[in-house]
Amino acid sequence: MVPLCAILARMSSFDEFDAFEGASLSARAMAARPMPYLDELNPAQREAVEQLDGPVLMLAGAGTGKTKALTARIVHLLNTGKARPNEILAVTFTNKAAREMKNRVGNMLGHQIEGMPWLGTFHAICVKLLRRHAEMVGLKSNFTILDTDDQLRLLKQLVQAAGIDDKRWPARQLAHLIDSWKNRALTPETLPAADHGAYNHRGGELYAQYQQRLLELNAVDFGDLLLHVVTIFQKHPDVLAQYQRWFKYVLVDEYQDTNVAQYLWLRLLAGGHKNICCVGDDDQSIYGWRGAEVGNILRFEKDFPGAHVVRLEQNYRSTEHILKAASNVIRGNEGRLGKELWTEAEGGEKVRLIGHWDGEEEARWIGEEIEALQGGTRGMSPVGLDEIAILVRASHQMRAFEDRFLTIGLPYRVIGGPRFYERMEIRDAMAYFRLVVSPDDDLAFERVVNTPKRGLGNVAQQKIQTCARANGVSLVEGARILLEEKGLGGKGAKELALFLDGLERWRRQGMAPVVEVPLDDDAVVDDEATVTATRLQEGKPELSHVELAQVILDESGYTAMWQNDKTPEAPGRLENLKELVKALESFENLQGFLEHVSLIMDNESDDAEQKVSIMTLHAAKGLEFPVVFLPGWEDGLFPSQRSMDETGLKGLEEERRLAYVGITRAEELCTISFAGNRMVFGQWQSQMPSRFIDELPEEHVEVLTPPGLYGGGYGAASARPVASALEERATRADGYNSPGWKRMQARAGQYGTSQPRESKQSAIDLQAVSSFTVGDRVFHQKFGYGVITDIEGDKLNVAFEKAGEKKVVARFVTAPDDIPF
DNA sequence: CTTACCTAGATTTTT
DNA sequence: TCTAGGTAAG
Repeated sequence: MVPLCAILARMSSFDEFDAFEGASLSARAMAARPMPYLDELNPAQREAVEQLDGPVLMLAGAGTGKTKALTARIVHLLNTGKARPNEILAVTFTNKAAREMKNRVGNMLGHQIEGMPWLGTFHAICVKLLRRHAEMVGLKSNFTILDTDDQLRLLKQLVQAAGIDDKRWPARQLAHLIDSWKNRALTPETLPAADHGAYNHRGGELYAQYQQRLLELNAVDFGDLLLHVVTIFQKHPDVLAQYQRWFKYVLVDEYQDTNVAQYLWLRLLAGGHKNICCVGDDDQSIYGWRGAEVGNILRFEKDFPGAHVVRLEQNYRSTEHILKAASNVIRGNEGRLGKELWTEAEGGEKVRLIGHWDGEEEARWIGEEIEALQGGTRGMSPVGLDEIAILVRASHQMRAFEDRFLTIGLPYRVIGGPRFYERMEIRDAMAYFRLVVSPDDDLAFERVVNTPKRGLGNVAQQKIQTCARANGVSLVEGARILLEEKGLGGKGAKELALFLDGLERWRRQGMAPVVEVPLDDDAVVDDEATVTATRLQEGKPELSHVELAQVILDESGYTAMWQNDKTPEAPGRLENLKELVKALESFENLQGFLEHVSLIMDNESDDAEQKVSIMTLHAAKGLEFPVVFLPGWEDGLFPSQRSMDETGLKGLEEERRLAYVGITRAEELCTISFAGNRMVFGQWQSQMPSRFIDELPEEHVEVLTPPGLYGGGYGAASARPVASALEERATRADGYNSPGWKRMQARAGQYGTSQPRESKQSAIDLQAVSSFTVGDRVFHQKFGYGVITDIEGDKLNVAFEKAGEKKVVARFVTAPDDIPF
């Protein structure tokens, strides 16, 4: 019989290369077509699009139509017949960016493009390449991609085996080291002597062991995806040459974010024809801490002599005030390629600056501002909540806003946080799937053998480990042997047997049996004799992979575990599991799902309700909003003290770029704020306004001064010896005379902003309230279960079991019975 | 093996 | 202040 894997291998082999044979005729026909997309470009964009051959660096400032130019370039390559869709290598960092580019190319062409198989993230493309050539680095083509959790567990084992005290030398630290080595494309063999000595003189040694162990497990981590491919290219010039020839044009998005490994990868691939177009903005390089090298983009002209450099500087996003403010801040950085954004649009609001007494006050003020904006203010038409974003430096800053918005009933959404597939329940579920598909996945076994609790704790797991190692088999097999030898007793033994039986059964149910089928269906009817002629074929499995997934989760007790869990997160987790099962539908089988999912699942919630977005500055890169709030501009917080401590000036400059990214997210209204006092790690601290505030150009900034700041008494801020005029004004209350304050007063009269306004839904809210009485048990999405202690209008006082006494808006709680499971 | 307490540590996180 | 991870008691 033909093994399934062989069929699969044939199916996936070089399919993209074989497609589009004989496309040159149609390509020529296409070349004759008009090119309307060029007319929509400004001169700089057009130059970047039309310069098809040779190295091109497209320096694209924020909001200058970078994606438009990039997609137009792809379309132009296709339209002029320079390359077929499958001969273009277009790399992005995120799936979102890849998806968007695919869509926009399709839209621009006027039809969905069938084959842009090489438009994707670095990692997705590397997976594809590595599956083809896995054997060259000692892997099998069906290798698994480990998440950071598995990676850490593996490292912990190695650290322990090496007899290292993991309290003094945390495995986390080693994980970080290895990661940074992989970012720099260093293998254990090429690791410099200086790095070898890291991690208690054992770094290099443990790195080698880790890589060895990964090969044994037929697994890779994220860093390996690039590293292995680079290794293959370096060690097999023939393979490299093949790809160099195949990829006629290379395009790279967000080039400023590439690390050394990605840089090498690109240089290898574009090394022949040098038809490489890198798009990026050195001023938006904010991932240095993750191994990104701004140097890559700064060095481009040296790396590719004769490179064509195009600057996109016309901004279509923001008002002049906003652009000038951003420009003035970023000017403080050394060694920029140099770029200044300009706009044709005139007028608009100045950037607003406001100081507050403390973080709570800041959150309250922003909440009120948002409510005022909703009603329409400052000559602006009413602003929808979707058009408003709050961008913070660190995620812990979000809490103040969440708390406040929950109290006043302002809908918000937090963007970022753990990605979908990083969530505990998703990883657990996937580990179950992995274990069913490949029983020798030891890491998956370790993850779920005692989840839910099966009475198999440390001792039992140790026994399984020992037994498996003694017999040189996987943990699943080791566990089976252990049971046979009666090496385990009591409840644990029973549960383990149940678990192993389950695995066995699920595998059977999901596997396609091999069945005999008649060789020729038609012949059966008229000729009895031919019935004997049969062949072997994959039959239908007992359960579809979607059904199987559900069965696995249910029968393993995993679903029940969360159903019985009373923490506030449990319903959400069950919801996520449902979604995971649903996501399976778009895959052929479990294997296919597992091979891809770790790279493509992202958590985009498509809820239609209008909400204010809260996210980190990092998460905001690439996004834009009409109204942006930038709170927490205080030295130590932003720029972050840690960043400056760790990397000094380099760190400060990256923080400054972050400030630049933040300001340039705003289209119409940008409000920067800081607080004089802030709770840091549970301690009140006096804060100094951020040094970046000194760098804002006064003529483009309007200083608002809130109520409550009477002259002195302004802790650290006034104690600072030298304060800029701006800072001074924002900090010290020349108060009720400032134009901003006057306008706020005027507005307060008009819309009543000084008093929190009654929410628009108050009629509905009161209805909601009527269904509750003091003493009712209720459930809240964020705080969990609690009992109502008091009711005032549409606000409830609830004593939450976990979160303590809180005042919440009635429509945010439900009776416990209404919780969707 | 599980649960309850204690203590240390605490950015940013495209894949 | 909050949380994760480790230890000690049940």
